[in-house]
Amino acid sequence: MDTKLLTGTLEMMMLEVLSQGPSYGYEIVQTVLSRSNGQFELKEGSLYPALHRLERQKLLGSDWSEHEGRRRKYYKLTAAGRKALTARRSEWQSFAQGVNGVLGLDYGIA
Amino acid sequence: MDTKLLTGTLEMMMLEVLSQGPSYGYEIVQTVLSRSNGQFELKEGSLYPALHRLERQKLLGSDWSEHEGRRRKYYKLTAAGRKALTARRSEWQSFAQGVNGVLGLDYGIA
DNA sequence: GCTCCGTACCTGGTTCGTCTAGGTAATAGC
DNA sequence: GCTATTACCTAGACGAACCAGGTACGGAGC
Repeated sequence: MDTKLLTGTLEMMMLEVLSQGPSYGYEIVQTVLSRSNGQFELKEGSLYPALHRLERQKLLGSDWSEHEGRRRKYYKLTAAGRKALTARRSEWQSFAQGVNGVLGLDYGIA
Repeated sequence: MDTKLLTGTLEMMMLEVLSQGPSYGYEIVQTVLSRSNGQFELKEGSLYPALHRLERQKLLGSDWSEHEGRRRKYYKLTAAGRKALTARRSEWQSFAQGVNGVLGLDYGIA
């Protein structure tokens, strides 16, 4: 698929996954992959910088933990993160509606 | 709106507009603006480079013409452009479906 | 002991699409 | 003469996603 389309939706999808409970990088990749029916395979070079970005913006908090000898960094949504997710979901929906409008695919939604 | 989301959809929308008849830069902007309900205001710095890109890829052809003292460069879809549009539309639809899947918005479509 | 795979993290540098901000030029209205 | 609108163009900045590389541990196979 054209990875350009992903621009701007990766963070939203990551926030969404984390809205359903704390998780860590490697697991977020699996979750997004399965929830998109194998379509979106987040690359580490996109994922980790994005996690750090979101943490810097205080949308995520993190804790290191240990599991069977491997360290994991668990991220969870902050209150601000939850608000941001709501905003981005509605942005996405109106964006998709706009694109569909241009494409003449106005069926439903509204 | 978050302009990041537009990445990768601008060309598709431009191809779409041109699939309904030849047009020129300035008019394409108006068309997209109105068809997206005032949501997408293509910037010249994105539009013209994209037009040139698409022409280089032979997806568009162009002709200069004169109208009330102002010159216009009319673009029209080539056969390859028409094929590309079809491909991009279906890419977009499966992309949007994937995002909605991650967001838990699977209603309909499938 | 060694290799390979899977798990789990990180990052420097590249790529490339979009935007900002600047330019040219003609018409029309004040 | 000035400004707004139409109409085109482009150099450079910006930033998200990616590639390619690194570190490290556990377990399986030989």
